Amino acid sequence: MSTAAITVPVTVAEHENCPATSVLRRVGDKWSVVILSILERGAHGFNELDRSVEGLSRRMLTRTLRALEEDGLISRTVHPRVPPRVDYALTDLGRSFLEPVRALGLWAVAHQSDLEAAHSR
Amino acid sequence: MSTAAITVPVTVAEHENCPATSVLRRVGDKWSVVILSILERGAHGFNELDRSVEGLSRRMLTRTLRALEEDGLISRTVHPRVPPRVDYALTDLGRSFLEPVRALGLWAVAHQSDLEAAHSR
DNA sequence: CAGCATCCTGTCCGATACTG
DNA sequence: CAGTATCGGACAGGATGCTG
Repeated sequence: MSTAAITVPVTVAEHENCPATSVLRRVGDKWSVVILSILERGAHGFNELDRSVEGLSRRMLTRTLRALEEDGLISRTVHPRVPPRVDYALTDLGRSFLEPVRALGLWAVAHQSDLEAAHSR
Repeated sequence: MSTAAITVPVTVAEHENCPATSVLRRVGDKWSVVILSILERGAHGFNELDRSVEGLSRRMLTRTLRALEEDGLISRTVHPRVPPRVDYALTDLGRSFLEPVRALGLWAVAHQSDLEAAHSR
């Protein structure tokens, strides 16, 4: 995903190793940005998140939370009580990540009519 | 993909109809940003693009170009000669799209060490 | 409550072969 | 040159049921 390379072919290795590639993938998957946006407003438990997003299965919620945690974008805190309670919250890295993501969202809203016009052909 | 909604559940309709959703999807797919970045440096023919990106199949090149064209991000110009020549070029919309995308790429590079640190656990 | 295991469908995407 | 057609593997993602 080098921004250079036009005469020089973009290689598979360049594409896979580019730090931007995995970030762009995360932006593209179905629930990550939704969950991050919800967590931006405060920490939440698992079932709270589950109920907050219609159409999100527990399976994908778990997988997405794990992925976001592995990327360091959210934190996972287990409170050892009965019943168990786990809180998810944005990290500073996650908060900073949302800035360029929001820029993209604003671009989409700003050019919504252009996109619709192009699509209606 | 509303940025509101926490007590109010995020609905499927909201997610599907949000103009940002399709844009984020496009950012996330494997070749769109690569192709747009190459076209940023000038118009190119089909096989030129094909040879410029190692690992990109003609099949996916075709599909990606079609998708980008439907979104109005690139233009497709057929020159009726023998052999046929088709030029792909960025539109103004595509050029403006690359700005927030680049912001995301810069974020990734800037926080590369944070991401790697989080991942190594 | 906060998950994991299993199954199943749809889509992504590469490989290969063929066409105007 | 600029594609299309078809196959098949891999994976995203929903539904359901079970567990500590």
